[in-house]
Amino acid sequence: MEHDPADAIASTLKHEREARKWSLADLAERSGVSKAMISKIERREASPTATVLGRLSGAFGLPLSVLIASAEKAAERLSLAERQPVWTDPETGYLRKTISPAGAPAELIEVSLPAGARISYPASAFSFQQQQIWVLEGRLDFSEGGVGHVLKAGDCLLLGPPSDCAFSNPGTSPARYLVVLSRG
Amino acid sequence: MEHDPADAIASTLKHEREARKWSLADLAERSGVSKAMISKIERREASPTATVLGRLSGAFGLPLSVLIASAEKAAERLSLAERQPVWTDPETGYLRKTISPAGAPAELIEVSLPAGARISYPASAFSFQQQQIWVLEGRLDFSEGGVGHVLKAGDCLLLGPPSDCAFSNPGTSPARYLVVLSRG
DNA sequence: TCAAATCGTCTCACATAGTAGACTTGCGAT
DNA sequence: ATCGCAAGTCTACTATGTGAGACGATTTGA
Repeated sequence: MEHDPADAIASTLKHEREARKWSLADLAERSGVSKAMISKIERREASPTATVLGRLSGAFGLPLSVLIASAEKAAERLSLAERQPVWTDPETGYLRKTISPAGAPAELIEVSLPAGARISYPASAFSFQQQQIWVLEGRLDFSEGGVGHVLKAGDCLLLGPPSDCAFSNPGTSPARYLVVLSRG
Repeated sequence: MEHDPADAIASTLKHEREARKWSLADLAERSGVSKAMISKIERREASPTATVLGRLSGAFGLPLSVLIASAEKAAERLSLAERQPVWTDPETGYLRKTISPAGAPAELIEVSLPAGARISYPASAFSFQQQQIWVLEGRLDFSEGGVGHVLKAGDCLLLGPPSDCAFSNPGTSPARYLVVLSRG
């Protein structure tokens, strides 16, 4: 159901270490993390804390975000439908499924919004990203910084510059739509 | 001396949560992480594991790498000389200082290579990055996939496509040079 | 062939990450 | 007031991440 980053980090860590031809002891000395711990992380027997991840990425000369990003890219490129992580908002019944494998440059997200439900996002949630909404089924009211749009199945909307916005489903059956997220 | 990512994560976590107007209990329910723990992380009293970071970023609908990257961007934009993290290779005496604040689009790194020292990198360490070397002091022999270059103070070299490469200092005094890293 | 070094894993002691639930504070509402 | 509720912190406990060093396996080297 959900994706533990410790798995992807394990293989990336091992890969980066071996690419440099460093032994566990080498990396331990360079990073200040014990070799026992590094061994456990590589074998997925422990989930490292942010602090040790910081030390490890420092030894590689990589910002932590880059290490994590390459871990996400190194993960499977095929995302099987039945394994795509689904997330539910316990209050509204909003349902979100992550279609794309982790690390994709454009991220596909399938959303199902129950009849009558409404969900809103602050502008800050969209910083540095561009998104399009393509309605698959049902109807969707979308408001963006006060301006409203009414979308039906097949319609596709490109979101403008970041502003507070909200989705709501005015119909009597769930609305399904695809969100395409590009970051940059 | 060194930068614990837990600090930057703390403020970013709080920022993302409050931007969505979620209480600790809200985020706890959505992420499956206890509110006590979220509180500790936000107050820098704990360094979260990769596993809980994965759950938290999932609740925000963000890939973990994006969450970490925004944490790095949210950190100080001024990097004081005396606080720049220095890293030493215990074997060769190689010295690396991270000049740029974390999250900069181009990263400045000052390196000091002791007389006679040699350091090499596999091609894989350079994937998805472009780099330039500018010699500040001393002399530097650089070999890139078999091709050699001899650099003196003031010279600047743009590295080509990823290939195994090595730095060595043929002189009798340390070589100092600046590495400019751009990722994309 | 045997010693010495190296590598990854394992053991154990300890610190700390993580949880459930009680507690404190602050804010309306009537 | 004072009740009720919600938000964040604290307490007590458990699970697990982390480090120092031992161990067996493999390699190196004379």
